[in-house]
Amino acid sequence: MSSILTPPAPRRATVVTLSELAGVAPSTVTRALKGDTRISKKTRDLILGLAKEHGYMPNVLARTLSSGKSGLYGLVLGSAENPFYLELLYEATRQAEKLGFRLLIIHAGGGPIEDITAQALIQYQVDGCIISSAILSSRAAEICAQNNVPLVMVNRVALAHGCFVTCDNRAGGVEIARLMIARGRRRFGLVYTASSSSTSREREEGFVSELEQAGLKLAVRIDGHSNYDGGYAAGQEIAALPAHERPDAIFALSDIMAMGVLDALRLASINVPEDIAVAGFDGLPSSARPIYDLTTIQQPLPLMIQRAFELLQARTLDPSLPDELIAMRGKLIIRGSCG
Amino acid sequence: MSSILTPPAPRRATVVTLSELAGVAPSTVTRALKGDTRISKKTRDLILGLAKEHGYMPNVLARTLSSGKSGLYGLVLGSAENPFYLELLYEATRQAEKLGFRLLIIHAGGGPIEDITAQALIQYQVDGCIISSAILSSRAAEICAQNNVPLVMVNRVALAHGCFVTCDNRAGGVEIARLMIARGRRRFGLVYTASSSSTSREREEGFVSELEQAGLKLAVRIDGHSNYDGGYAAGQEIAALPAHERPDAIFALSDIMAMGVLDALRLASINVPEDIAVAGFDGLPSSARPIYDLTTIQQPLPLMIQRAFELLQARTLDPSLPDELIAMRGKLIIRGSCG
DNA sequence: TTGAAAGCGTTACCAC
DNA sequence: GTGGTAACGCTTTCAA
Repeated sequence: MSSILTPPAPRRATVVTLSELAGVAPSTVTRALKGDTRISKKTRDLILGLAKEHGYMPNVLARTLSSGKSGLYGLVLGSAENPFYLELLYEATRQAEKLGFRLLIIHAGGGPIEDITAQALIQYQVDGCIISSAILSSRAAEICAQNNVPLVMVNRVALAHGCFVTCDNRAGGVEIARLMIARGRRRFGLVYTASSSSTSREREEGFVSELEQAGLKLAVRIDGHSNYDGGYAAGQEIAALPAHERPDAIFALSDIMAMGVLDALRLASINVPEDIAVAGFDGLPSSARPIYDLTTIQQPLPLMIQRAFELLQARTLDPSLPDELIAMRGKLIIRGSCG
Repeated sequence: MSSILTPPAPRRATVVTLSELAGVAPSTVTRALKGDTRISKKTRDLILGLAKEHGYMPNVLARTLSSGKSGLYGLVLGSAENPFYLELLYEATRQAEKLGFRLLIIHAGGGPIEDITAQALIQYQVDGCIISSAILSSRAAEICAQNNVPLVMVNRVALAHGCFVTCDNRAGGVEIARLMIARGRRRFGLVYTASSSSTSREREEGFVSELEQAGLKLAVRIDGHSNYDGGYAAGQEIAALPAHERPDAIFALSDIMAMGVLDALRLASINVPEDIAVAGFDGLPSSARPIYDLTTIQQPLPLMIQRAFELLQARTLDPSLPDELIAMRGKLIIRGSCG
């Protein structure tokens, strides 16, 4: 029996414990701990000393119960197949750490956000939630709205309820088209995503409309399923085309698909960029690898996350704030894959 | 003023609310909700009905306060540069979802776990924590021990305090060596990690000891920094070697480094596996890409996570349980990169 | 089968 | 400056 061998785990220090030790009221302890100026330096030092001595750590959950704010933000991540979400996770974690709050993983994966997921948001009293992908059912959105849980979609456009911050996807598509046209490309292939997210639709629109401006149009359009394998298959399909039907430029709507395309072309001994130029979208770190050297539009992820948190925090303080829709221009990164 | 335009947000249903509605005591509601058999079917149905009608959702935090169990597990992730942690995150999320608890991101990235991080574990009353990387300072470990927060390292060996579950790294190293020797390779290169994690040290030991058994030894040993770029640089270095000094087999201690090696070799027009065989370790999904077709040892990640949760849960119930150290055999996956 | 009441650790509000 | 006390929402005895 551990109760015999080890002394009964010394009860954790609490506000009450400390107040007794210091001979003051619990409320005084609270105030001293949070640096309330109205407390005399003497008592404050006393309390701070005791707190340190006894290794006091506030119980955030209890605080939440009485104050309403949990310091917890929910995070919904898209499919593991796209490294973009990895970047997002790490960036969000980094920023949350700095801002002093925590991230609760609500869902990760391709599937839709089910009611049960939305419920977790409520049950854990999160102060807000960043949704980077997945479809929020309108019922789930409703639940959040009803419970005043502010939502912000990153890299997605909003439903009925919620803010969003995205890259200016349309403008990105336009830039890629312009670049390719300027480099003398004339036959265009697009590797898109059928499970149409707003994001990829906008990228395509920008691209295609710019082509049309120049009196050009798509020669090929293949579903790349938003992952490497899909991109790879698309690349194979393109490589298998008779040379005169083959595009001389391919725009893959996300970097991960572009990498698949590049690898498929390489294995088919098609030269990039000589035979075919390739561009992606997202600006994944891996797109910079020499083997890919991929031209792409880099999303300003750090800033996007920062805005997301700002939106969330503001709405935590004042729930009546209207939804805000922020789009920021991505940065065209020209690398070897476009010649 | 939203207070004029919109009706004051209808207060969330709570146990008390429901009890008043049903004309019973709060405790009865609690019991009915959790399916206590001693409650009459009639009252239970009544309460369940009301709960549904009013969209009742328990406040998990309040529950934690009174019951002690939060249903929250902390997660510490290693560097974003190794996709292995991505896999781990998604697998852990999937399983947590099934088991009905939530993951709190405690830290993500290469750095050490600072005290403040350990504090978060305590403050949020997590029921336990999965640490997949990073160094836990002994002070941090102490904090956890003192507060009865069970710890389990996945893919790391434990410090003073905590369980661990890993792949049998040593055995994996042995298997790779055996395979390469059997395939007639005689000059061996190793791409290791200097910031020596126990994990990679064991893999190396297994590999080297098996070589020695066969009277062979390492010809080259290069630090690959546990990431793609490091592996790539190592590959370049190897490619730059005069042909007679070049190894004919390379074991990279992790898949991500192996991919870097492969790309560097390919860009240097060195043929794999004809000129050089390459093997990795981890079994990342991307190692299966045709362009890599990498021979590797696949870690049984799902099972590892499952055990991790089991260890954690058991220790939540009975903190006096001794630390357990679990190692499981990885699976050799032979692909084209080894001939 | 149900009720009453005492916590859980913190904060907030109102006194003094 | 500080104290007292009532919440916060839920669970858990102990009674009935």
